[in-house]
Amino acid sequence: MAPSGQSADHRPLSADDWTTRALTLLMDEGVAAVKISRLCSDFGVTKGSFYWRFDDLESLKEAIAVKWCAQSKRSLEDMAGLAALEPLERLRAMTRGVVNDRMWSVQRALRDWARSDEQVAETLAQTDAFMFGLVQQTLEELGSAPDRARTLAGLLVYASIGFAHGPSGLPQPDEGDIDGLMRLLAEDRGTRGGDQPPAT
Amino acid sequence: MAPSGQSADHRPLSADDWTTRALTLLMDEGVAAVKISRLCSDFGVTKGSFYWRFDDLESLKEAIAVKWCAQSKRSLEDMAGLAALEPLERLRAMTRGVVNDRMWSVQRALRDWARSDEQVAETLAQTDAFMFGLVQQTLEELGSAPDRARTLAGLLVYASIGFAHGPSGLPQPDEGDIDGLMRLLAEDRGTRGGDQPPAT
DNA sequence: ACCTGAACACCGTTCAAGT
DNA sequence: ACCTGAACACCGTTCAAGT
Repeated sequence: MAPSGQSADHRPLSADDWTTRALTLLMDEGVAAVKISRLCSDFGVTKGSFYWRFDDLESLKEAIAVKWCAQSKRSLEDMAGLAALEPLERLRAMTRGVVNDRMWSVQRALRDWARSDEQVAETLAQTDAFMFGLVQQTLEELGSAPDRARTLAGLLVYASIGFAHGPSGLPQPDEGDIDGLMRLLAEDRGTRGGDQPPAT
Repeated sequence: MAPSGQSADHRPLSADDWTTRALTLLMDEGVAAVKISRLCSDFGVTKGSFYWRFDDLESLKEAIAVKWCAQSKRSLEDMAGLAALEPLERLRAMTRGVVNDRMWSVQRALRDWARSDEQVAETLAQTDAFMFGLVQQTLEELGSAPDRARTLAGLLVYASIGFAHGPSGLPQPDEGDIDGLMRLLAEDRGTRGGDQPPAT
């Protein structure tokens, strides 16, 4: 039988090998699949092999968090980098990205782990703060006064987190809802400083 | 030594005894404390005793969900029952309730369980829908057009869920932020039907 | 009807021993 | 340096047997 690809030969497994495989499992099969025993059987090694690279499961989770947050930040930067688009379109792109992203399971797992792991918590916190900054800034470009931009951005970011956590009976927003949201944000335009709000 | 209260004598444990104790544990010590072995040692019985009342852990979780959602719905009704207050004050009360409630750990656990348990999911969904309805209705009383009320209510409810899931680097809203939010909602007044929006 | 006791499966963790 | 193998602790689940 031909070698099945993976580690049919026995070159050593790096820490990144473990982390990459774990993240893949997390995305494909959910948090329940992220188990040391599962990883070992995937790689065809025994558990001692895992413990050579990591202190325990927690360390692996921290590594997963770092890897995923880096990826996530990069894709957010890409969206924001579309500075060519006018602010409202950028917001719409981000919203759509949040709504139909299938990365939720990862985000949920990370927030869960963050509650018992300071490292994971901090990694996630940075990503959250980054996103908050992007949204706030975009809203200000849109014409919202700084105060309102801050409140609205908080609302939007928290909503996106909540959205990742509840298929629970709430209406799943469709394109129309996104339009409604954008209209709502757009109307905020002109609330800044001394400008006159257009009366329609 | 005097009998320590609990089940020093051996009257049978009802299903509700198990559920009540489990919910208490969930609130006091978090989801990690909700274990069959822990409950048994608390009650001073063996595991077989648990399996006489429940099929498995899942069944217990479903029972916990039902119990907690009923409680939660009741306290929401109390808030909404303050119809004496004007709508904005009702919203403020709900917001404050959501923000400093220490029932988050319960809510998080339930949403987690809901992902692998249809029963829990449905129980939670009803509670969510109930809350959504309350907020939407209150916003309409406040003067928002139905469309906007729907979008805004969705945003608010999702934000409250997200809020329960992320101490993560986002600014924790203080009284000032709540004021800002209320001002934002209040300005929505008069957007209804053919009315003229007041130009300040 | 309600519970004990002993067994089992599964998973994380440790560690001496191998190459 | 990198991994095996066997052991252990912990937890959920089952089931025959007790009262």
